[in-house]
Amino acid sequence: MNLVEELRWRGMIQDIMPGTEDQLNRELTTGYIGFDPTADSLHIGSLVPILLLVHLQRAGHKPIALIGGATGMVGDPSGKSEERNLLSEEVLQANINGVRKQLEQFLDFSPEKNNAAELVNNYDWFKNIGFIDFLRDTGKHITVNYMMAKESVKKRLDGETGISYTEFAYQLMQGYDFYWLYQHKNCKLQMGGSDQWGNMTTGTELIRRKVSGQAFVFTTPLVTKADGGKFGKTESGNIWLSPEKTSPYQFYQFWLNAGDTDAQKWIRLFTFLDRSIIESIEKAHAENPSQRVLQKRLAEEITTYVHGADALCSAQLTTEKLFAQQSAPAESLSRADLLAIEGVLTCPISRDQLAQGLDVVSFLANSGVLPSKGEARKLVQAGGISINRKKIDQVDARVDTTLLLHNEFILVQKGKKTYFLVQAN
RNA sequence: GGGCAAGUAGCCAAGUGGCCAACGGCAACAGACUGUAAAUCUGUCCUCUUCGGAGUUCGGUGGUUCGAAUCCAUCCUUGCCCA
Repeated sequence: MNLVEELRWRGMIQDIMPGTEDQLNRELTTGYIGFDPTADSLHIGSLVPILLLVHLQRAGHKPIALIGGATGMVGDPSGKSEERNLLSEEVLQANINGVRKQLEQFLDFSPEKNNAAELVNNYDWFKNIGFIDFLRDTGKHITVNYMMAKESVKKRLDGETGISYTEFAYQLMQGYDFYWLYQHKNCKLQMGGSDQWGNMTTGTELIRRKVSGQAFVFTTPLVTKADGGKFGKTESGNIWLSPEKTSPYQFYQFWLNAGDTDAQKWIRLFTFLDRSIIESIEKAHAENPSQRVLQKRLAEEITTYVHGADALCSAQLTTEKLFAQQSAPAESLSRADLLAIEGVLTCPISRDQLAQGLDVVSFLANSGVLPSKGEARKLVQAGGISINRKKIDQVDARVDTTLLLHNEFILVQKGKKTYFLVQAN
């Protein structure tokens, strides 16, 4: 199976320019993907493009990860219904550093390889280009008519927010990136999300018009959830790749909680398992869905890939403690068990308060498990709070030191899936 | 610079003097059912609350009125048309 066939069955190809497959089969091809430094960490939405680069490298081609230090200063209109806020230079710099560190984790940069990955920042070539030069050397080759026909631009033109000249020019910058890489790195391929198609083809067009070169692009479908919700978002926000922002336990839980149809799609998209293995997992899952083999394997693979085997191990251990023996009384958890619970939010409460005893509502608010008493009361009334695995049904239930497990912890559950460990100190 | 239209909670979107903390939909959270799934049903969904209420909202500011998201003035932002 060649690379394109492989990516196709994984569901990673949405649109592909004719000839791309031949190009990839013909020679070692350099391909790139751009990453926006909009935050100091990438989130799981960026995982697909990252994996695309990894697949490219595994197939023997050369991947380039481009960080949009320059384009990030301008803002891409694609997929946005409104004008973007510009980031300050400091924030941008911090973000670039964060993103760079993460990309380095996934790609192989060993210089001895002939297809070693490379990391570039488009600021490096844009910083020396003057406005007039850009207009004369680049702007001249692309008509406004062509630019306006792009979906991302058209949407804004037809919409009621308009588009600034700045964002309108974005596609030219991205196009220029491709041209620059084509000229300096012999890069003939650009990949990206389906919303980038327009920007990407501006690049091939520029290459064709300026130097009569031929370059290729293909896009991946946007990752969605079967129920139409946004992928990669939970109550507490995005699922990040950085363990400081999303603990490996939370990361593992995110994948474990995937619905069946999503899990089926995602296991192809996010793991490197071969077709036959995936199909056998699916078969096992269909035979006995309650085992959740599909979700478990998915979560296992990705957590290991992103956070490593040790992190997976402790995430699984924590999961085991919290979920597998759900019917066991909380008292059966040993002190070591509780200490080993990692990645679950720990909230402090003063021992004095507990010694005096207080009502659940105050307890939840004071320890910081919930932001306010009102919210705590509502959740308790709705039956959404359990303490030490026992559901609290009375708003005025007392909490005191007798509930402490091993004289130190109280295990609080919000709903079925969200745990907090309250520690007396 | 002139004319017209619009700006409502995380998003979409009603409301056009009191019954408005503001219909409805989406998203989100919790409950029941389950498999830590989906679908479905139920509750919550501006903030705080001693659950009786209290406080702050409808682009900004000032005004009219007993009373304004709703009327007036002015400013800001955006779109469309004209110059």
